[in-house]
Order: sequence, then C-alpha cells, then structure tokens
Amino acid sequence: MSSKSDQIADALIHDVLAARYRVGERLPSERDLVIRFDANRGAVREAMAKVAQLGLVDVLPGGARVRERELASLDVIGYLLRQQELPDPSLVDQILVVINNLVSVAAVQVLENATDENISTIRGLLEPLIREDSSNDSHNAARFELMKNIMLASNNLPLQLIARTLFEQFAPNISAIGFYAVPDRARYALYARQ
Amino acid sequence: MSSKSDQIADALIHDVLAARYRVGERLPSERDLVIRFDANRGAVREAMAKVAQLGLVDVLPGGARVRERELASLDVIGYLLRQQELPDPSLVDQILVVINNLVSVAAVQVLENATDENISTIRGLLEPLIREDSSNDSHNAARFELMKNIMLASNNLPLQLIARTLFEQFAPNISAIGFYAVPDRARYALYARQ
DNA sequence: CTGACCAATTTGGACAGACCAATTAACTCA
DNA sequence: TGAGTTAATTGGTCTGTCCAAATTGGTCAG
Repeated sequence: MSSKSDQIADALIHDVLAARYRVGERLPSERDLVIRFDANRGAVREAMAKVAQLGLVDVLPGGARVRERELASLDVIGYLLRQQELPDPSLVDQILVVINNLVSVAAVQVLENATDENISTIRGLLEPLIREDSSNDSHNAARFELMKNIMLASNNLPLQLIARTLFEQFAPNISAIGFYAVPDRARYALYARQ
Repeated sequence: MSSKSDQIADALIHDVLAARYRVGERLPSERDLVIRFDANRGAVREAMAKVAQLGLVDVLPGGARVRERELASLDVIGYLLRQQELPDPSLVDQILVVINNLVSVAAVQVLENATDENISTIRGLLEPLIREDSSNDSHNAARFELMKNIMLASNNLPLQLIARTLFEQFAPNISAIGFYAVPDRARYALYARQ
C-alpha cells in the first residue's frame, strides 16, 4: 500500500498526462484537493511537490499551472506508458530508438575505457545472442542483460541514468507489448571482436 | 528567493552527492533536520520528498536511506555540475558524448518524420555552421540553436525530454567550462542535403 | 463602453502540536 | 552468547493557524 501522498500524486499525474487540464490552466487548489481525496493538506502538498518535481506543473502562490509536456522530466515516461491499459505503440517505438542508440554509444565507450574484465564479461553475454537457435524469449532476456552490462561498463553516468530510467520504466510494460526491436547483431559482434 | 523546502532539499542533495553519507546509511531524521534548518516538519518533509523523487534516497518508516548514485534520476546531472565551483570535466565530456549522439539520432528521425517546413528551418540554421570564418562564440550559439531545433523536430518525446534536461542543466554552466565539443560538420551537412 | 485602479478573496508557504504504525535499538533473560 | 521482548525512534497522517503573494471582482474615471 503506497502512501496517501503518492496516491494523490499518481492521480494528479494521470489527469495532467491525460490532458484533463490545458497548458497554463490551474490545477484545483490544494484545499479543493484535500476535499476530493479526503486527505490533509500536508499530504496534498507533498503530492503537489512530486508533480512539480516531475516538471508537469509550476507551483506558486496563486495556483499550480500546467506546463507543456516537452518540459517534463524523463521520469514521466513510465507514467505515460501506464496511461492506458496498452502502452502507446509509437511511444514504445520512440523509446526503443533511443535505447538502441544509447547502447551503441555505450559500447563505444566500453571499448575506450572498460577493463579487460568488463570486456570479457560482455563477450560472455554476447555468445547466447549469436546463436540463431535460441527462443525469442531467451534471446530477449539475454539481450536485455547484455544491454544493462554494456551501460554499466560504459563509465558514463548520464548514459547510465538515462538507460536505467528507460529500462526501469519499460520493464513493467514489456509483457504487455513484447520486446520486439531487432538488435543489430552484426554490429555488436563486430564490437566484441575488437 | 526560493522556498524554504527547496533550500533544505538543495542542502540535502548537495550532501548526498558529496558522499557525506554512505550508500545505505540513514539521513538525519526529519525531526533532527527541523532543528538543523530551523524549519517545521512540513517543510522538511517536502524537501525529503524532493530528494526521494530524484532517486537519491529511499524514504520509509525507520529512516531515509541513501541509494546508489546510479539509481538516481537524470535530473541530478544539474546538481552534479554545480557541486563544485568548476564542473567536473569528465562529467562534461560524458554529457557531450550523449548530447552529440542524441542529436544524430534526432537528425535521422527528422528526416523520417519531419515536415518540409521543419527541414527548411533546420537547413537555414545549418548555414552559419558551414561557414568557416565565424567566431567560436557565434558558431557555438548557432550550433546550440540547431541542436535544439533538431530535437524539437524529431517528434520523439523521450529524446526531447532527455535533450531538454541535459541542455537545461548544461546551459547555466556553459560559461564556466566553454562549449567546446567539435561537431561532426560533415555529417550534419550530409543529412541536410538528403 | 473601455481601461486603469483598488479592495476582498483565493492560493501557496510555513508553522505548531499531536497521534499512529512500522521500524529500529536496547534490554532482559534463558 | 543469543534469542525474544520491550522501549524509543522514525516516517505518515491529521487538525488548525497565520502570512504574503497572486488572483479576482468590482468601482470609478475617462
């Protein structure tokens, strides 16, 4: 059972992402939200702070105003994926484009900076991927593991933060959408050989 | 003048990023922080919620425990850049690697999805970059503007969120470090011609 | 009728004190 | 010494209050 402020925040985030309020419009006042959610103002304020920290609203005396979606934090991706029962396919595509590319960048970084140990670990993870006879599920799991290791070994903190955020927001939704992006096996294999 | 809860949050974030607390260690209790910052518990709790939302700590009954830095939100980058008077050069390098690559991805996306209007706008922004006689400052400003437009035109929300976060966290620090990464002019020119 | 001005209301920010449930730390006793 | 129990600590929530900034609505001069 999540805390009450989290429940309130989730409801507010959902409403904002569902465009229930226009950009620039004010959210209900904290005192109104107290009534709607049957909570005290402290809980409502904590929820508001969370929504504001996600970059979805600007909170200041006079009211909390909705910002443009493009000004939000990366952390809203998870909420967006959960907005409907089935994640938006185009959003999934967009995420996969970014992830696949970041993995490539990370792979380059690994080759430049990583230790031999890291490389050998990654090479070990790579083998199951080269085999063509593996099932889709096991192949995806192996690829998932490989990506995470490449990110970790990249030694690039922003890269790690982005990747972890995307992976983490993405993971709970994989079952609903399948993890279908086709990796560029040849490229990874090339990297591994270097 | 920022709000008190923001001041408290900034101080806590600074301490955590400065590794004043070990991973897994507990932050001072909310009641102790009330004393240290001469605030009430509500303000402290709002600050704590912000730090938790950044992924720096886990707050639960018994105390707020520090998490590994790799589990944080991308939004900590700005705080990391401001940790010392002079931003960490290696962190700057890492950010630039990511940014430059994301721009490339976005450029591809633009070619696939963008309107003619977008493309012509970008092509217009590209011209000042091709000239070799421009000063470094104006060249950088032009490149900055170009990148932002490519990102916007990419129609890829995660990409936009990441880019905006990085640019925004980065911008206040540009003066301190210079914006020195050399763009791959040839590649952009190639894209533009397509 | 329009627009500038002003007062009343609304809103977020902060404060004080209290209770509960979960966790943690301390203690006791076998 | 170690396991089990108790006491203290901690976060989560609640009620109520005051203040300053922003908004709103009305008023009045032009």
